[in-house]
Amino acid sequence: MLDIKTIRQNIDLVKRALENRGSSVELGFLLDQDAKRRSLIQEADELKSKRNQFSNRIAKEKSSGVDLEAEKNEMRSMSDRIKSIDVEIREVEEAMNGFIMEIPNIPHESVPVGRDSGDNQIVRSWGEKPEFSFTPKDHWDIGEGLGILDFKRAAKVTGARFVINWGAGALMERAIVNLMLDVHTREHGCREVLTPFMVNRESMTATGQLPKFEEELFATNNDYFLVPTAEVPVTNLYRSETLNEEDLPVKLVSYTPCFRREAGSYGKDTRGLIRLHQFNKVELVRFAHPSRSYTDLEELTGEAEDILKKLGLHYRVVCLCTGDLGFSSAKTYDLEVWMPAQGVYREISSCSNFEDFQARRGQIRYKAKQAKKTELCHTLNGSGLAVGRTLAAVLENYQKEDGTVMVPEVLKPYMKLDLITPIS
RNA sequence: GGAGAGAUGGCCGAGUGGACGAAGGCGUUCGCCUGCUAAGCGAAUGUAGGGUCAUAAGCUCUACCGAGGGUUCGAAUCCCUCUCUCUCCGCCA
Repeated sequence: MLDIKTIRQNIDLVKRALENRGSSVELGFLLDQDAKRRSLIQEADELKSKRNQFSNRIAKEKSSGVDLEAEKNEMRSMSDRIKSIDVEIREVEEAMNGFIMEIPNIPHESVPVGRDSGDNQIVRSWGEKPEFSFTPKDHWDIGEGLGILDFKRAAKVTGARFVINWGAGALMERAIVNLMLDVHTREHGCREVLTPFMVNRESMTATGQLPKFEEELFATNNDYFLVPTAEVPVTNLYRSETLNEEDLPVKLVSYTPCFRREAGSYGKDTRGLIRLHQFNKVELVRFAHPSRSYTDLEELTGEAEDILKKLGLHYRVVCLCTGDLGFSSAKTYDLEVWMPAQGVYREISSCSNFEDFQARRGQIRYKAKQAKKTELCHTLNGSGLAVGRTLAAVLENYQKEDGTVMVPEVLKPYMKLDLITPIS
C-alpha cells in the first residue's frame, strides 16, 4: 500500500511509475476523496472540541444547580451531526482504502523499464550447462522411471497438479529442505521459524495477496487461507509491532508447503513438478532498515544463489523489468536454473524488496533508541529455494544414460546414498 | 463440546459515569551524585489523524483502555454483539 501523502505530493511520479508497470489507475478520484476526507475531519473535530468543552462545563457546574437544559438540547443535535459526519468519513476512507489497496508498488529507479518478461535484464550467470552424451530426459520421465515420483496416484488421491514422492524421492525432498535450512541458519545467520500453514484474512491483506488476488488462494470454510508462501506467516510475525533499530536486519528462514490455485494457468506446465497446487519451499525473509534495504536485497539474493552453487546447478540471475514486477514488489531478482531436458531456464527463486509497501499495510515499524518517531521497516523475501523445482533440476542435471540419478555431493550426507536406482 | 474468569500504556497493575491519555510500580532515556559498579535523587517517556507550516521544529485540535454498535450533554467505567486468552470437565493426535 502506498502512502496517501506520497501520492498527493508526488502525483506525477506515481503516475509515471504506474504507467511503466502497464497499470492504468485513475488517481483523480482518490485525490478528490482525500480532499473531502480532510475537510470532513476538520468539521467533525471542531464540533467534537465544542462538545468536550461543554461537557467539562457541565461537570464543573453540576453542583451549582444551574439549569442547562437548553444547551443540552443543542448538544444533542450536535452529537447527532457528529455521528453522521463520522459515518461519512468512514465511507470516504473505505472508498479510498479499497482504491489504494489495488495500486501496486512503485518500482525502484534501478529497475529496467519494460513491458513483459522479454524486457527482463540478465544480470549474471553461474556455472555451465552440463553436457550429455545422450538426450537428457524430462524430470517426470526420470522420476516415474525410477518409481520415485507418482503423478497418477496423486491424481487419484487428490487431483491434477499434485505429486506423490516415494522412497528416494521423498528422501531427497527432505534432504533438500534440510540442506537449505542448515545452510541458511548456520552459514547465513538466519533464525529458523516454523509457522502455521493457514493464516487469517488480515495477514493475507498485509502482504498484499488480498484483496486483489483471492482467486489464487485456497480458503477454508472458516475464512482461513492456506499459505501460498511462507512470506505470508513470516512477514506477519511482526505485524503491528515495533522492532528495535539495532536489531535490524532481522533475518529469518522458514520451511512451509505452499498452496496455490494456479487459476488461469490451465494447460501451462501440466507435466512434472514445475507448477503444482502444493509444493515445498524454504523462504528467506528480512526486516530491514530503509537506508540499506537494497544492500539486503543483494545479500539475500546471494544467500539463495549459494544453495544452487552448493548443488552445482547452473543458473542465471534476472532483474525483472517494470512490466513483469509483482504487485507488492519494488525490485525483484529471479534466479533461473538450467533445465537440460527442455533446454530452458526455469524460475527457482524470486527475491524481492517490498520497501515499506507491506510494512505500511501491516504496520511493521522500527524505532531508534533516541528517536521520537517510529518508522516503517522495509520487508524483503526470496525463495531459498523452491524445493520441488530444485528436485526437478537435480534429476535432470544429474541424470545418467541408464535412467539412474547421481546424488549431488552436498546431499550425500543427508541421504546416505550415492545413486538413485529403481530399487532405492 | 460443557462450565466459569478475563482483555487497560514497552511490562505489571489501579480505576464502576465528568477534573482520566489514564494512579502506582517496573523498564527505558537524559541529567545529578559517585574511586568503579550498584544504590540514591531529579526530569522525560504511547500511537495515529487533522490544522498551522517548509513534507522541519514548535504550537494546537481530535481519536484510541481487545473489536464493533448502543445509552448519555459526557463512557476505560453502563448495555448488546463479536474476537481472543486463561482455568476446570469431557474428547482427541
